[in-house]
This record gives sequence, C-alpha cells and structure tokens, in this order.
Amino acid sequence: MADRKEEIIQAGIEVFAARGYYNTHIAQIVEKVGIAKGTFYLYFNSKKDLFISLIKRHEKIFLEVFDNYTFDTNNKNLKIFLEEMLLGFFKIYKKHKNLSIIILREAVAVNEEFGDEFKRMEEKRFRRLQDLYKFLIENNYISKDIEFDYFAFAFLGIMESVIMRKLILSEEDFNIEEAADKISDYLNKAIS
Amino acid sequence: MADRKEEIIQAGIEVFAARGYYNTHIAQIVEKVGIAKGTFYLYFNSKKDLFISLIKRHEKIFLEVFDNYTFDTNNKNLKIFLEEMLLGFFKIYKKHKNLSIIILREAVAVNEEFGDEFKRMEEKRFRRLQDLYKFLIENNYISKDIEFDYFAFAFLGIMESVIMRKLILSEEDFNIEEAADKISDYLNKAIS
Amino acid sequence: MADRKEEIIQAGIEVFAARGYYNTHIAQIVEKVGIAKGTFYLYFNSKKDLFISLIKRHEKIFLEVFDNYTFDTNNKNLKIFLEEMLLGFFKIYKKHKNLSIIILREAVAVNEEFGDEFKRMEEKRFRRLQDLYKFLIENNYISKDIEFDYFAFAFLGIMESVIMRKLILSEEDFNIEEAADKISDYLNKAIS
Amino acid sequence: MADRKEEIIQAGIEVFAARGYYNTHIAQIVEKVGIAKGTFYLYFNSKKDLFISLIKRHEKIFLEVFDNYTFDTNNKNLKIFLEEMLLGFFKIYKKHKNLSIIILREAVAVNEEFGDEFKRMEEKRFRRLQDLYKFLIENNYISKDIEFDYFAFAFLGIMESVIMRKLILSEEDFNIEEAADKISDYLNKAIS
DNA sequence: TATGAATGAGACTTCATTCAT
DNA sequence: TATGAATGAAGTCTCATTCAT
Repeated sequence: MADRKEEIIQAGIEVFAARGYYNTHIAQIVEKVGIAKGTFYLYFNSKKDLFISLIKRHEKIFLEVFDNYTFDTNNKNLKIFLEEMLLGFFKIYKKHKNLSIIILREAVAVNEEFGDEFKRMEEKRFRRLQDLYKFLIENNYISKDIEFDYFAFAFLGIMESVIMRKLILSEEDFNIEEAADKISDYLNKAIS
Repeated sequence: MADRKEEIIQAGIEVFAARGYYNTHIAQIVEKVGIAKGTFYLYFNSKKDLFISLIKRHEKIFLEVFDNYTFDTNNKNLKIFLEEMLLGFFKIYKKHKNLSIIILREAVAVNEEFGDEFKRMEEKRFRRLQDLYKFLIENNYISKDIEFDYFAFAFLGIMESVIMRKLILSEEDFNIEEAADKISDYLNKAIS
Repeated sequence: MADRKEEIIQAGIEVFAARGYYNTHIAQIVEKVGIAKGTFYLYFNSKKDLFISLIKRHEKIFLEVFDNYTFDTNNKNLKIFLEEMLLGFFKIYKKHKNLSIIILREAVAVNEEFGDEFKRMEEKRFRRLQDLYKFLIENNYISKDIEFDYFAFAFLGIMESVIMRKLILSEEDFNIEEAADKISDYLNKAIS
Repeated sequence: MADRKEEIIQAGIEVFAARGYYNTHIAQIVEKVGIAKGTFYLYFNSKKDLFISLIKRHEKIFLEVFDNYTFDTNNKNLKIFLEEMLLGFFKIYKKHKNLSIIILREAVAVNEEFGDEFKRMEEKRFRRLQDLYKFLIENNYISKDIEFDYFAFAFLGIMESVIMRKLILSEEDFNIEEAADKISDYLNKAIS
C-alpha cells in the first residue's frame, strides 16, 4: 500500500522536525502512525533510508520552484524578478514547513552520515542558481562585477536566514509577501 | 588543575567539530587528552555539560567583537563601517574555526537538548545588533525605512552563509579581507 | 495440490543446501517457488516442519539402498560386496546432492532442534548396518574379532568423509566408481 | 583483566557446545559468567568475534598434537605409529570436549559465516597430514599405491566418526586407549 | 486455496555514566 | 585527583508466523 508508506513519511517528517534526527526513534514514528515496529521495515530499510527519502523529497520540491519559474524579461525589472522567485521559495518553505525545518537543520549537522546526499543536493541547487546568474548577466540585470559566489551567498544566505528565523524559530505568522518585497528590494539595490 | 579542564575543552572542540555532537563519544575525547574516562567526570558533569561550556565560550568570544568595536563616526562611511565589523567577525571565526563549526552546526540542530542555551545566545547577539542598528539610524548611516529585523537577517544571513560555505565546507583558503570588502559593499548599497 | 507441496520441498532443498538452516528464510523459499508467504503455511506448519520433511525424505532414500541390496553370496568376495554397496550409496548421494548436503551438515549442527529426528534416523541406519554386519559374520566374510561399533564407525566414517570432501566441498567432478573401488579395497583389507 | 576474557571464553565454549551457534545468545553467556551484557563487548567485538576466537583456539590445540609428535622410526611399526598419534588426538578431543563439539559441529554447518576461518584451518590440517604421509611413504611404512586423498579421508573420517559418536553423542565413558588400539589396527591393515 | 501486509518478541549492540580502588 | 572495568537502559533491526480478504 503506497498510502502506508506515505503515512510513515508524514509521521517521520513530523517527528524529525520536532526532535531532530538523533533524538527521533523508530518507536516514536511507528507509534504516531499506529503500526508495529516491524511494519516500518517493510517500507524502509532503515531509519537512515527514511531520512534520505525526505532529503530527496525536499530536493525535488525545491528544484521545482526553479523549474516552474519562467525566465523571461517581459516588463520585469530585477526587483520584480527577484521578488517573484523569493515568493516562490517562501511559499514552498511555508507549505512544507516541517520538511524544511528538517533539511535546513540537518543539512549542516549530520553531514557525517548524509554528507553525500546533501552535497548532491547543494550541487544541484548551485547549478540552478548558476543558470539564473547567467540569465541575469546576459540580460543586463546585474553588473558583471558581481561574482557568482557572492551572488549565491547573498541570495541563499538572506533567504535561509529569513526562513530559519521567521518561519522556523518564530511562533508568529510569517508574512511572506512582505518579506519577499523587502528582501528583493535590498538584493536589487545591492547587486544591480 | 585548570589546565586539565582546558585540555578537555580543547579536545572536545576538535572532536565535536570533526564528528558532530551525537557522533562524538566521551571515549574519543578522553583518548585525545590521554586521560581515563572517570577523569572526564571530575571536570564535567556530563557530555552535555562540556558542550554547554563550548557554547558559552563561543558566546563570549563572539560578543567581544562588538565590545572591541568603537562606534564612532570619524571619517567613516557606512561601507567602511560594515567592512571593519565584518572583518572582525571573520577574524574571530577563522581563529576559532573548530568552535565556530560546532556552534553554527549544532545551534540549529540540537535544539531539543540545548534550545535554552542557544536561545539565550541569540538574544544577546540581537541585543548587540540592535545597539548597532540604533547607532546607524541615529547617525543617518541607514534610512529609517530599514526595519531592524531585515537588517539583522541580511547581516547575519550573508555573514553566516559566507562563513559556512567558505570557511567550513570549503577546503581552500578563505580570503577574509576580500570577503569583507565585497559583502560590505553589497550591504552598503542595499541599506544606505 | 500435491505438486505445490513438492515444489516447496524442492525449493527448500535448494535454499537449505545453499545457505544452511538458520540462514535460510521462508521469504527465500517462497520467492523461489513464486508463491506468497501465507501459502507456505497451507502446506507446512512451520519452517521446522518443512525441515523435518527433508530429514524423513533423506532417511527413506538412504534406507532404500539397503533394501535394494540383495544380501547374497554368489560369486562375491568381501571386496566386491562392499564395493557394490558403497557405489549404491555414492550414487544416491550424488543424485540427491543438495539433500545430502543438508543432512550431513545439519545432522550434527542443529541437534538442539532436531535431535529426536536425527537420533531416530541414526538408529534405523545402525539397525540396517547391524543386519549387514551379522550377515558378514555369518558368512565368514569378516572375523569375529571385529566389533560392530568399530565396523560401523569405519564404514560410515570413511564414507561420509569422502562424501563431504569429494562431493560437497569440492568443485571437481567426483568419480564414484574409483572411490568405491579404493575404499572397498581398504575396508576389505582392514576387516577381513 | 585477562581472566575476565578467559571466563567469557569458557562460558562461550559451554553454551555454544550445548546449544549451537545460532541458538546461543549473548544473554546466556553473560549470565553464565555473571556479568552485564555491556561487559561482553569490552572483550569481544561481537558474538562472531568470540566464535572466531574459539576456532583459533581449537586450531592451535589441534595442530600441537602434530607438533608434539616426533616422527622417528625407532622400534616403531606402522600400527604403533598410528596408535600413538590417534591416542594423541583422542586425548586432546577428550580434554577439550566442548570445544571439540563446537568445531566438529559448526565447521560444516555455518560455513556461510565462518567459511574463511574453517577453510584456513582445514588447509593447515591437510598440510600437516601431508607431512605425515610423506614421512610414511619415505620410510616404507605404506605403499606408494595409497593416494594421499584417500589416506587423509580414511584417517580423518574414521577418527572424526569415532569422536563424534563415542565422545560427543554418547553418554558413556569413552575408552580412548581401546579405540586407538583398534582403529590403528584397521588402518594398519588397510594401508600397509 | 491463495495472498501479503502486518505483527511483535527478541536478538545484537552502543555508550554515557558510575564507583571501588 | 585519577583510574578503567563494569553497568544496563535503550536503540535498531529481523523474521517466523498470522489473519483478514
């Protein structure tokens, strides 16, 4: 039953998000689903296996933001361009809040165990960002003085900082439209 | 013997940095120091106790950057102001590379166990940043339109993003002067 | 369906022979047959039940060698007598190689669980050997000095040693005629 | 403490001999020694690790029989020669009855897991037997018609058959002098 | 007859912590 | 202060067997 697998994934997302990888135990996940321990292992080979599924799911969701984004120049200035993209990411992060918590948290923490998975994911992200960077350069949106590295660091750094603090650590509601507006404004001023 | 305690802290920094909190075992730390397991518990109540010591040490070091920084306006524009401050942080992070790795990594990962410590630390950081923000506003370095939250997110986000990727994840040497120059330039444009 | 039960037995023989009793899992057997796990339990009460079936099957096959053997004295000396009998056993072991592997291997290994079955089997074997022994004594093929115990040990010991090493552990083809010739020669010299 | 390790080995020998490898659990061994489970793992990495220790111990003991045996021809005929050697083995097997049970039983049963260890051991045994065989040929104790393979099969086969049935499976006391006398007599007649 | 998802007891192993010396 | 052997709770995972369909 594919539903059962999905149930386990959903429970995993909740528990991993609440307690972190190492403080999450299979017992907690199966209790949440309401199944026996053995059942978990019908669908996943190990705790690690489930976790890798979550990484891959996040990767897929995240990259779709780029894929769904049309790189066109009609009536768009850089500010609007960045704003739309940031809004896309914020929506995804908000919709998949728990999954996002897990990835942002463990990507940097459990690298001993999932280093390869996270590295692959980071590389894919950077490749997409590079496409964006090239597009912006070619269409004169940003100056050639801007190095890709720092463009990426600024973009990801501010975005993740906002996500972490506004979405994940904070209890209050996160107004993503406002955030996308403000950050795109700063980024626009910083790099155009 | 205070030296013995310091030896344990140093070994802890190395091992925690290399393997992460949950993959670090007391056995590895005491082996590095060359003492018996029991001896560890003469100086620290638990593994957690040692780790909290490291958080506090980092906090102290980090906040000193603010303390050592003179908030004056002589001949300084915002760009230079930010550049000097960033350079200060980069120097500290580079000097205490392993300790920085630990904090940046686990601050977000192990909150189940150290949530309170990290929250306290974050609050102190924000209070200092707030002082800086007020100073910049009062002296017309930045516009009143800039909200504190986004100022902080941008400043910390870019800085930590660069630290993580240039200092921690990358093998190459990290040219901190160049980084401080570039990032302060972007920030200056973004918020002035 | 008797065929279905036989299919399971055949798959069991293959897998038990290849992996041993404890390393064989029901999952492997049913996969080989191409049936579901539940189906296995329609034909056998347990893994142990299947295994006991195999022991009984081997016992039946083995004892038939004695039954098919005519104890007559026409033109036969002891050497020829023993040679024919050994050849009979070798043929059976070769024909039922996997079953033989299982029995020789586990007879001695899993006695905790199958002790009773194997003991019963050994007793039957010894009763047939005793008939043979009496026949040989009564017809002056062997001296009365030869005790039954040692006759049996020598006969079974050499035979099983050859089976184990030539048939089971070795990859090369096993020339059973040559083996029967040589061993019967030694046995003849040893006990006549 | 080397004594503690030896205690575990002794308990392991008893339990493995009584129950077989797969039916022996660490819990039973540590209970016999009177220690906690964790203590077991201070001395052995795993159940398998302990078992391999036992294989090596047996190998050492067994090969010493050959080493302690002087290959000289003074006043010895083949019968006496073989009798002395068999007696040597029987003494060792009797002295180390439980260890012998384990090895004879599992050598053939658990090859999936300990195949390499047992193969190495069998090779060493055969090398020593080959030395003996050459010595017997060179000193005209046995005819050149006797092939090594069958010499080895007969020697080991009868010996192990006796060991298994008289020493291990039987409850009665095993008169090793009588057994050595009889078997050496048969072997002498068979191969001289 | 046949299925196969589900079960759960119980195995092995880890490692922070203790305590007698 | 210092030791390090010992502890044992608790974790992950296995697999023969069951049972509703």
